[in-house]
Amino acid sequence: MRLCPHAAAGGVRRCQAGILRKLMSAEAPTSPLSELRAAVRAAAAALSSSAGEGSFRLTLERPKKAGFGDYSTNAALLLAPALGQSPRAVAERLGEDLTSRLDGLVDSVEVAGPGFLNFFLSDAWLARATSFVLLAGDDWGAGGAEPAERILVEFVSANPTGPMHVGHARNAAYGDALSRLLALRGHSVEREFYVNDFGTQARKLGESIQARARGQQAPEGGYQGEYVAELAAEIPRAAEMDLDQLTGEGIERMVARTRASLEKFGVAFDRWFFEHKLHSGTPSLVEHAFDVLEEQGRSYRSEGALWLRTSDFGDDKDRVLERSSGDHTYFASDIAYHQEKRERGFDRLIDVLGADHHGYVGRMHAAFQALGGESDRLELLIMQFVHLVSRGERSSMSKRSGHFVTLDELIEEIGVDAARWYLLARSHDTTIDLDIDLAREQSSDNPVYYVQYAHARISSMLDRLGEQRVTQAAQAEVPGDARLEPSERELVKKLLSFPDELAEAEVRRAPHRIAAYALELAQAFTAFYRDCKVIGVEPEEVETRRIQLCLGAQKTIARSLELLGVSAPRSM
RNA sequence: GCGCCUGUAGCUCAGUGGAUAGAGCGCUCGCCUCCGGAGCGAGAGGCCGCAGGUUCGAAUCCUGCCAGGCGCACCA
Repeated sequence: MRLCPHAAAGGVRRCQAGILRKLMSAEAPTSPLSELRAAVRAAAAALSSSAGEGSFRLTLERPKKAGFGDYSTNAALLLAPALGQSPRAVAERLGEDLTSRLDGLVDSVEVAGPGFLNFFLSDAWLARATSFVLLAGDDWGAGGAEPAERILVEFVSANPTGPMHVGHARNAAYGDALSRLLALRGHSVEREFYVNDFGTQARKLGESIQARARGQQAPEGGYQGEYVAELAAEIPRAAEMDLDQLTGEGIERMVARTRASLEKFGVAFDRWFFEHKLHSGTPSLVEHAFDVLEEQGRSYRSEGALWLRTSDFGDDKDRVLERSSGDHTYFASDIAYHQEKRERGFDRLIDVLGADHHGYVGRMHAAFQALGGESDRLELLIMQFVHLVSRGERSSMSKRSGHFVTLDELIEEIGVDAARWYLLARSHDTTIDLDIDLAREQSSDNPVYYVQYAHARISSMLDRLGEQRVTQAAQAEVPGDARLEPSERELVKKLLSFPDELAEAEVRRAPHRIAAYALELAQAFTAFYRDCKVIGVEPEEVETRRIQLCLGAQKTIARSLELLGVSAPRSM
């Protein structure tokens, strides 16, 4: 945590470190809310030392109705059965205790409904909480992962035999946003793309290019898009080149195209892992994986093939690793790849897969355990499909039918920011219907612009105020007798919920929550902007406080958008 | 047949045990002497797929059913 700037500046004014230390006293100093939570927990413990810690989960949440206070807890409802008292009676006792524990921080604590405790926070608490956001600096919202792990996120991993389409784009946007989120939460994250450059499909690409270069029909099951013709023209002597060499050239160029498309989309990888590396060397990584499985006693020979006993780990049936023909199955490559990942020493492996691979989840988990891994160290996240819709008709993406929208086209039609928002605003386990014509028409209605606009508007206001005034306001101490307008209070609370939103998004692997949060935050800011004049408002302390609110909102919006890979423009 | 995902406002979707279920878009009606109107306010619009169950409390958990998507290879 960054030091209080007053201390660094050697200022004579009393620094806010005192109140901050108090606010941060809870075990997870990610937000001033930690203190409230800790107080509730302490009061609950005092009431029932025996009522098992952690046998229930008490919550501190923002009630929907304004009349129910700023925050509320269900602690009394959860404690009542253990204490053998009515929830309301428990709530009364908890409330009394908390009123004294939180002296000066809350205006009142009320018992309501079946036994909820509602907290009405003091304006002073809210005003100082805003300062906390600013003082946190780059640490705002960062950290909190428990425990922090070394995580490998493998995503996209599209076959390099065709262009990236919007389904891959969804996977890319999701994997990228998830990686950013995990990193901000304190994990050490590496991103990897697995390139299927080995086997039948890769060879079909080579054959297709060669056929094209010779002016022949594409082979059975081959590829025939425009890109095949481009490759045939690009690669010198494609018509007569050795097929293996041509395949290699073709794959290399397709990977370059894929990389370029993804880069344009704002997605970068730490490593591109090529499948052919699993099959080279002695012993190859595949053979090595077979050895490991044999040592673990999980493989056997039958009917001339090598089998893996995945049924030991809940799979429906055992799976073939090496066919009776001597060829390795695709599954064998995947196992070797996962073993290779394990040996690199990650605490957790995450694979982001398309919905068409979900049948593979059970057997991969089984294989992972067969290798000696713990099942919960491997996460296979399934992305549901993007369906294309045109004139009301729905169709799956298919190159043959022409129902195909590439990532490049999507970016060209609606831009990176709108595209990423569109793909990330929905949960990964719901299918998306994309009508590209409609998306183009409506792209200016994309909520992403509303969020960006709020950011640009704040930037404009701060520019108008001038750097000197803004810097001074950022460091100023807010007087304890502040009186906040309702929309100011709402904005502060929305800002403070940022770390919790991130924690929730991380645990659920749900970056779409950040999009929802960003929109709500922009709305809270816009309401504040509507109700509260900032520039030139009297007295000066009020202007100062509101500048702080603007800064906090600007920073939090920017950070939310950054997690989604969306730009936060200073003007638009 | 078996498995996974989904079913919430006209449309696209949030909301995985709490109080009167939300947002965006669309629709209706208001609002541009005011820090950026890509905006603001008000309103209409819901058997939360259906039926049971669990409990103080269920859109949320359990069971069954219905509908849609996707899988169930010694294919890749």
